[in-house]
Amino acid sequence: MRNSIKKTSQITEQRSQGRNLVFSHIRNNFQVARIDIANATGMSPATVTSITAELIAAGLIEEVQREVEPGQSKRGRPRVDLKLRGESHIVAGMKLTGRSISAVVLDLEGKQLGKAKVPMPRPPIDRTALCKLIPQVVETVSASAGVKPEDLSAVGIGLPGTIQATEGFVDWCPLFQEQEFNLKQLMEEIMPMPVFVENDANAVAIAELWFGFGRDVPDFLVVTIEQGVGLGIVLDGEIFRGTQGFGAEFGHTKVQSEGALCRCGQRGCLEAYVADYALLREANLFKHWEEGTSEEDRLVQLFAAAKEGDRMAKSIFDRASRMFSMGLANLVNLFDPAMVILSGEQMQFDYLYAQQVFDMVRSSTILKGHHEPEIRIHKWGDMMWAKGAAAFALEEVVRISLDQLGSAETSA
Amino acid sequence: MRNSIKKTSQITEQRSQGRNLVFSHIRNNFQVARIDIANATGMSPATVTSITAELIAAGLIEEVQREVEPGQSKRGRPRVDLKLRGESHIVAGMKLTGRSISAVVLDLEGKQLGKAKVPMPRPPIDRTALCKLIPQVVETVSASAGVKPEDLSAVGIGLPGTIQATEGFVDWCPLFQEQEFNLKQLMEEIMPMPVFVENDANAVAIAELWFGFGRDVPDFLVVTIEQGVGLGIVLDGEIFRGTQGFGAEFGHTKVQSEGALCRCGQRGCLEAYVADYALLREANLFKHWEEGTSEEDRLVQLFAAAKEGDRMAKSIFDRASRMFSMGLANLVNLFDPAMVILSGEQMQFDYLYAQQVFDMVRSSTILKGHHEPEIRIHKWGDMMWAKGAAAFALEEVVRISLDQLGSAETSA
DNA sequence: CATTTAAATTTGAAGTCCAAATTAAATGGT
DNA sequence: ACCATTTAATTTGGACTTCAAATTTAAATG
Repeated sequence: MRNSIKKTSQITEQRSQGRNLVFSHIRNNFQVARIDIANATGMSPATVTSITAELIAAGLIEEVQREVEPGQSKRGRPRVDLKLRGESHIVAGMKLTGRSISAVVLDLEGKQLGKAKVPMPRPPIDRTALCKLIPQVVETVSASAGVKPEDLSAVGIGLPGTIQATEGFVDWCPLFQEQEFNLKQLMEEIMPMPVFVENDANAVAIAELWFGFGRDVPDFLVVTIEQGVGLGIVLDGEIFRGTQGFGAEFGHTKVQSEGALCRCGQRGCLEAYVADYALLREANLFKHWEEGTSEEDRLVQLFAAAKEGDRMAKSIFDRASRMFSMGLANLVNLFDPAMVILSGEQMQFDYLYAQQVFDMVRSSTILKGHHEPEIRIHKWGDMMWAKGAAAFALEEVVRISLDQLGSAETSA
Repeated sequence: MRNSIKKTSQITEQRSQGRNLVFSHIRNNFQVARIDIANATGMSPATVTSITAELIAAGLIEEVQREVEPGQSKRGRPRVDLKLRGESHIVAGMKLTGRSISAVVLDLEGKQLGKAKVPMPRPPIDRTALCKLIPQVVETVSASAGVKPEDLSAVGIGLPGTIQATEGFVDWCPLFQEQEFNLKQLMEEIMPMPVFVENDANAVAIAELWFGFGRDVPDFLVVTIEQGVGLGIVLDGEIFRGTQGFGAEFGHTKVQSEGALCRCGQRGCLEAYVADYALLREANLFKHWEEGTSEEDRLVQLFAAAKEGDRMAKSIFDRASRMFSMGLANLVNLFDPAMVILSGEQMQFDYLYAQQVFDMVRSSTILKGHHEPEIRIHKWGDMMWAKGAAAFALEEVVRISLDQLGSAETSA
């Protein structure tokens, strides 16, 4: 009945690519029959049968009966759809910011099984604190999902800063006291499951690829704006991290020679014009805040003022959106992406997601055979960042699963 | 004695990759023994034997006796080196500018067999003129190399502008009257050999990869400065043209919001600060040229003035180099390249290749795990651009040869 | 209920890679 | 001179893969 799985040990690169291709095709299409996979990927039906049998045996995918509207059914053997098997892996993902840690539990299909948000101690925090805090968050969010931490296939952590994701190494993170240490290793010593660490914007890009607008498109850019400016570059279905692993520093591309001072110490960085601190820095020149107003509230007030026509406030946002357009146009000129996704949780400050910005980008990019990039806005809701981290964890878990597939086979 | 070549017809992707890997390893190392190829690529010696036998049978490579200094010789069967077989393909490459067409004939090993330089009619020129001009240049340069045009395996053409290299389609080129036409097709109708068309900066990047500083490095950026600013991005040994084929528009990345007017119609483009026309545009404000002074001579005078301390002239170059640094820093921040090559023919105006520029780039890039990009200057001499076009032609010819390898076999 | 249609699987052939065995071609020691 | 030793290259044989073609499976149709 089923293709007998051989106890192989020697997997070829070719087979590995095939598995990845089939898996991601199923993921991107929710449900799809083997014959469609064959047609879409160019593989022969025989090969698709063989690979899907492996994936089913590994528990990563499962067959589902296709829904057929009455009267729509055709002759011939009916197609049997395949879909990801959600239960096969559940992971937690969390995002660290200076204010809080948000976390979710997702299954392989992207279903959110639980979430949590806990306050973050004021940065910079040290390793000891991290070692208490992160396991605690894992506990909490697992509980909210009704699972035990041991049931998690992995934990993903999203961070601002420069991260070597393959190593789990933190080169620099604004939240931490110490720098240059292996966070993955540290966490795996005190927790039972694999831990994966990634830059927060890259993690969101992976979430777009797995569960967002990137499902249909293999190449796109994801830009995130929050306290800083983040960029994730997806080329051919994979995160591009620069040729040495430290690229995509969009927030620190220069938009002004000898420009505004950035917290990185350089001048003229995009971040120094559009990040929260950059806006407030200028607002402080003319705005008087009530004692104890939070940064977030100040921003809200500033934005409200601009909307009401306050010229000083408006000028701040105008400049920010001009600079943002410029940075975005440079990305478009260099990467010629088919799609740019502006991803955010709430995007309450919509000056950066306005028609005006898109128009500026369009007028600042070279005509490209008449195809302009599609700029899409993706409002994820409050758990975007945590979902990104979880998506990264899923990707790593699946990557490892697929690679190990033939080496030690469980009976079906 | 020799591995018998099967008359196959069904070549796998895997084999094709293997061939490419072996071929480029031989090319990058001039001469190398099979065992070294196996060690360097991770392939088994058996596979290397098999692939190199194919390449030898196809005439692309050949065995050479290794030079052994007396006394240096070791025990064991001596290694037999392999190298590219120059005679197997000779190609012509030409570069079109508004002033002239320069052309070379190269063999597969990169040896220059001939060269020519002919005047270009004043742009814009039309298709009819092209159809006369280009075959004429091919004739001339072939003659200079002592070969007939029919002996050329291909002709490569390098152009400024936006080109779809895979199609040979010119989307936009400042030299031509008509736009959006298939130059490759047009030329192949009137000439007997395959024609390949590529953006000039990309072509130079391929020349760096095949015969220049890129031999040892699979990922690097090539920046060219001439009348405009060009960029070639090499990722993993291949030109990155953007996800839709129109990326790498470095000259039109923005370095100033609402900045100087560029000939592309936009404002603030890098080109509008560093290209020849941009420098002269400002110089015209205070410099009085003799009647009939050529653009090139004006530039020489301007540069001399700056060197002598003329404040106005100096200010022009200062700004240009500041803007150039900024653009370069943005590339470094986005791509994190291990190497940036500044390629030029003469580089007489060395303000853009100065320590000052490198320092600015360094201070405008995010710390990257302590590894900064190596910035190298490559002074090619007068045929750089034409060699680039020829290198592109070689790459295409070899790509096609390797792909077709098993499908129709000639007897050894 | 036989026929038709279409999906999925099985079969068999051809291609590929690699470990291991074999062959080739030198040096070194006696 | 001759044989052991060393190293490179090739050949052999086994394990995998992919795919075309044949076969099986599972429906709709008349």
